[in-house]
This record gives sequence, structure tokens and C-alpha cells, in this order.
Amino acid sequence: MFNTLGREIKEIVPLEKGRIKMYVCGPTVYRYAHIGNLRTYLMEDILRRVLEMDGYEVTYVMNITDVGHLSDDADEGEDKMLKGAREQGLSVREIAEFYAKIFFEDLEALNIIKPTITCKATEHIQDMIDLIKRIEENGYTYFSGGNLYFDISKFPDYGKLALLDLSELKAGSRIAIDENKKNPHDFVLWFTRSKFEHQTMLWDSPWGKGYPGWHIECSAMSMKYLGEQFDIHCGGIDLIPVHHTNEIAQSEAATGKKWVKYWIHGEFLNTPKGKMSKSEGNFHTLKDLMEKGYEPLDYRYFCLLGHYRSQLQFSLESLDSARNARKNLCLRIALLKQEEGNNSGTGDVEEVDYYRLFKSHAYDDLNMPQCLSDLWNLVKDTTLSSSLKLKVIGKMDTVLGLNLEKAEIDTDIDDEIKASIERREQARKNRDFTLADSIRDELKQLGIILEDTPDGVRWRKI
RNA sequence: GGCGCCGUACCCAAGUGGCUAAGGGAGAGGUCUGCAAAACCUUUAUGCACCGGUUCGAAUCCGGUCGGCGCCUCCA
Repeated sequence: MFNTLGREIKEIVPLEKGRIKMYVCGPTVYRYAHIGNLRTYLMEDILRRVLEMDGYEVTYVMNITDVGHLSDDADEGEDKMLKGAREQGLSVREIAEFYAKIFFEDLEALNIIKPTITCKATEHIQDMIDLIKRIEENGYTYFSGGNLYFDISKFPDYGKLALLDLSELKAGSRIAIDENKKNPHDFVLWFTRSKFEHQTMLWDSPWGKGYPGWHIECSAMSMKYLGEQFDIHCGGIDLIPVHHTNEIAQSEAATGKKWVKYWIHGEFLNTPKGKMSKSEGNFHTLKDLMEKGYEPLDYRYFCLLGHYRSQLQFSLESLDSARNARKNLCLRIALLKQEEGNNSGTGDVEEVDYYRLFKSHAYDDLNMPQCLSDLWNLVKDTTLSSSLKLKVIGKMDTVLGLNLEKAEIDTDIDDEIKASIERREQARKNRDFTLADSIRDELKQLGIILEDTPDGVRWRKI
């Protein structure tokens, strides 16, 4: 896997034999997640599935950020959660619950395996306070202007993950400088002085009534569930320079130990105009796509078409091509299932070359485009038996997560349509092809495709 | 201004020093069929933005040019 820390592809060697502990940065639940956000969760799901294919037991922790954070620049603007609540006439908690529910529905629809542990920020405030205390005891903090800051000058490796050259960065070039900070990159661990009114979520702490800084939740919760050192931490590529950089600083400041071994980041989903984002207003939600007639797994297939470290161009045209591809694939698999009985054969799944290639491609930094290619080559192969192919497909799908084994031809039709098919058969026997063809066209309008085979007529729904 | 990524067929997209440049979508021709559909076969990049260079050999390495994108700011 490609490790952002060090920027090179390295074999994953877990801290504990046979077990992988991974943490993924989850959503801030104040609005609908768009499909660009979901791309990252899909990548993380694939990673988990690949690790499991390789025999690891994976502990997978995802956080839910339900504490409000700032809506725009570092120290200005409204609290996101608060803003969402006000606009929709709901309480902050209601907003969080509402969007968290939708988020998990999206994940399920995309066939993303549930995290082993899901944790909410609001339920771990004490853990955060305890962690901040340790950072404070180790001398990495200072209190200024009502807030407790992390002092990056005390942490020599600051910015290592993001390859930040602090002297080159133009601090404050685009955002107002916080006069209370010693260094522009210092960040708040605990706020007591809210920058906006109506802050409703406040907790008592040794530094006064207030609320935690954004980054501390991931450090606190990941360590609580995975320990002070764990294997993998994932997220979107945008989290590298600030969020993950700060997480590393505060975590290692607290423990004095190296925190995370592998950092794995997913690239953006782009539109022809640039990255898909809320602020550009060029995003789709999964719901939008479903309303347009796509299935969630069409989007999953679409994401598998590109490598997770490359920007992927999204367009409805491309999504169409993914949908068609998935449809064709499922049709072929359904046909394999039908003929499985009279084309069975023995053979060891592990000996099938396509499967070997598939695994080597999956283990090579999650090369899903290659894996799909391997799958297609398997499906089209004419030398293997249907039953063996299906076995291999089943294995491959534990990684791809496309529900391929469930692929079926929908032949469920009502009596009226059955009668029409009979009439057409009769017409064909009478060589009245004009009538037969018109019935076929009618049925096509109704979404029933007829195919004449040597064994008789076969039908399926579109 | 600084940092980084990318430019492969009609579209999406792998491949990053050496066999015929994956795979999918779309299109075309053919076999089959009463006609279709499905399936199968063939087909669509002697070439990987452009120009130089290194090399026995480059899409792949180096330099330059042009073009696109991301980050440096909440963001997946």
C-alpha cells in the first residue's frame, strides 16, 4: 500500500500478527454526504475487504463528528451544526441524528461493510479532555485568549506527513491571523471562548466551559478503541495538511510514541469543472442518482473503474457506462448460474490464474481497475466450467462487493404477459411474423425482452 | 507566490524501461436467426499532449513547451 507518510509503496506489516487495526475519518453530520465523500468510504471498504481476503482480522473504527465545528475559515463563520439546525428548524442533536442515519443508509446501499466500532464525538468528550491533559502535562500547550492551543514549535516533526515547509507557507494569506497564536499553525485543543453566538453544545473542563477543537476527537477515540499505536489511518486527501498533521502532533505529544504506521488517503472525485464539492454546488448525493434511475451499486462499480489515488472524472455519461457494464456482468453471471448444472466441473479456485492475478492486483495498492479486468477475463473465458467460474466470482466479489452472486434474471411475469408470449409462439408457428414481431415490440415497451433460443423462447425484464 | 498530481482510442480508465499498449462503455462489420435479441468472431491508438535528450530499447527515465487539476483555508 502507498503510505502518505514517506510517500512510497510499502508492504503492510501489522503491529500484531494476523490483526489490523484501522481508523477512518468519518463524516461531520450536518448535511447530506455527496458522492465525492462516499468515494473515500468506498476505498476504505475495499481496503478492509482486501485485508480480510488476505486473512487478517480487521478492527475498523469510524468516527461520527457530531460536535459543531466552524463553517468556513479557521476562526470565523458559524458553527456548521448550528447553522444546519437553525436553517432547518431543528436542534443540533436532531440534525446530527438525521444526517447520521442517512449516511449509514448510504453506506449500506453501497454495500459497505459496517465498521466494527462507530463512535460519536459527543459521547467521548471526557476521553478528549483526558488526552488534552496529557498533552498539557507534557508541555505542548499554552493558554491564550480563552483557548488552549497546541504549540507546534515544541513538536519538531510537525508537518512531516504533509511535507509542509513551514517557512515557505504564507500564513494568513487567505485567512485572518488569530492574534492569540504564537505560530500561525498552532491549533486549538479546547475552546472556551466561542466565536459565535448560541453555541449550545458546551462541556465543563479544566480550562473552563467550552468545547473541543476539531482534531482532538480522532486522536482520543482512535486511541481509546485501538490503543496508543495502531496500523492504518485513512481519509480523504484533503485531510493531510491540517487535520491529520495536527492529529499526529497532538497524539504523539501525548504518548511520546509513534502513533500510526500507515496513512492511506483517497483522491477526489472531479467533475469537468473541478473537484466535486459542496461549495462549488456541483455535487450529487446518492439519493439524486437513485432518483435518476441508477442503483447504488452502479456507483460502486463506477468507483472501482478508477484507482483510488487518482482523481476520477465523474459524469452521468460515465456512470451510464458503469451501469451498462454492471448490467452486462450480472446478466452473464445469471446465465452462468442457469447452465451451472450441465456444465459443472472440478477445479481448485486457488489454481485459477485469473484469481491469482486478481489477488496480486488487489494486494498491489488496491488496483481495482485491474481487478475488474481480471474478473471480465474470467467471465469471458471459454475453457473453465461454469461452476468453477462462479466459485471464483464469489471469491472476487468478497473484495468487489458488487453482490455478483445474487445476480439473477428476473423472469417473474404475470399471466397476461405469459398469454402474450403464448400468442406470439402460436403466431410464429403459423409463420405470421408480422404479428409475432408486433407482440414482441409490445412486450418490449412493457420492459420484457424476448429471446428465441433453440430450446424455446426465453424472457427477462429489463 | 509556493508545493504536488495529471495529459493513453469516440468516452471512462489500467499499464510507469523490453512480449501483439488491460478492461469496460459506445460504434461498425460478420456468424447465428424468419427477423431480432443474446452469444461468438472481427474491428476502432504502428501509437500513449508536443519538442528535444538518455538508452540496444521509452507511453514508462531526464529537460523544456503547451494544456488540465488539486493543495497551501472548513472540506472525502
